[in-house]
Amino acid sequence: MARKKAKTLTDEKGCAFRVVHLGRVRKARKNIEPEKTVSRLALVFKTLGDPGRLKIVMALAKGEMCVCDVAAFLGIGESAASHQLRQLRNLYLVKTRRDGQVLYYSLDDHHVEELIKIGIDHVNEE
Amino acid sequence: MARKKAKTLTDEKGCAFRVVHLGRVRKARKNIEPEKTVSRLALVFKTLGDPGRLKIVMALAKGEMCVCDVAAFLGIGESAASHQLRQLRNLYLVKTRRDGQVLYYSLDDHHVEELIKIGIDHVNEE
DNA sequence: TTATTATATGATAATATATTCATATACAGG
DNA sequence: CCTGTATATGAATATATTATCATATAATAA
Repeated sequence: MARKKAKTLTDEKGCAFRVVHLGRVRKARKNIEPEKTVSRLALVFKTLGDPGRLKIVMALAKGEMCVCDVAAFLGIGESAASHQLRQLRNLYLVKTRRDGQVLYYSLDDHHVEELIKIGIDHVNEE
Repeated sequence: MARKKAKTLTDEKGCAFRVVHLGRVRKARKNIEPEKTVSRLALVFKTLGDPGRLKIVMALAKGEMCVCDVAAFLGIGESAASHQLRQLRNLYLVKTRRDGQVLYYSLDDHHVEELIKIGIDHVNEE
């Protein structure tokens, strides 16, 4: 049987690559989401991809906590906790509410909980 | 008005932390998923948290591709593509099918697509 | 205003991750 | 079985990320 032979594809910068299925590569390149969407989404996943931050989010799903609560919960310093919380807040994964000197953190929207739920289903499947 | 004053909580290793809401921290510690689940889930998110791997997964959602297709699609070397695909496969995010010399990669289960869909909803919301 | 508590931030050192290069394995055809 | 093609893997370098420390800001009370 005659099998596919490698072809080459040239990208915007003039670099050539061996490809077996030119059509699939072209289609994939055409159908991909905008670079901005992809990079933002990757950042969201990456941010949830640290055990500490993930635990924070899972804990906040049960109720709001302040910075030092989070630090005590994880067993890390308050400065480290603040750094992690800032990352989560930058991506709108958590939001804050101030009561006097204390900043209470909680989940920003329902998407986060859904992501975690589906993720748990995945890892518990095997 | 009398506001909450900081208390201290001591963990298994004897380290003390300042906490404002002792009950919340204890509850969070009790309700957290098993360490194994959390670390696996974090690894899944982290693995999807790289723009290159995320693009691979999004492309495979439209149809299977071989290693050199993936490399051409991303504009990286085939070795690098193989390293990335291995990570995705280790977490059962993608699976392979061999046809002669060519290994075709495709998504392993529906969870991945759901994760990406919800994630896109999140980043497109603001 | 000054002191105190809560949180944030910048710089740095330690750690982790990705790509590259060289090499190794797997398969098909002659 | 020998050659070429497809993919995998190990080691090394380059890059990125985290925690820590010192310091800065914000809010409250005295």
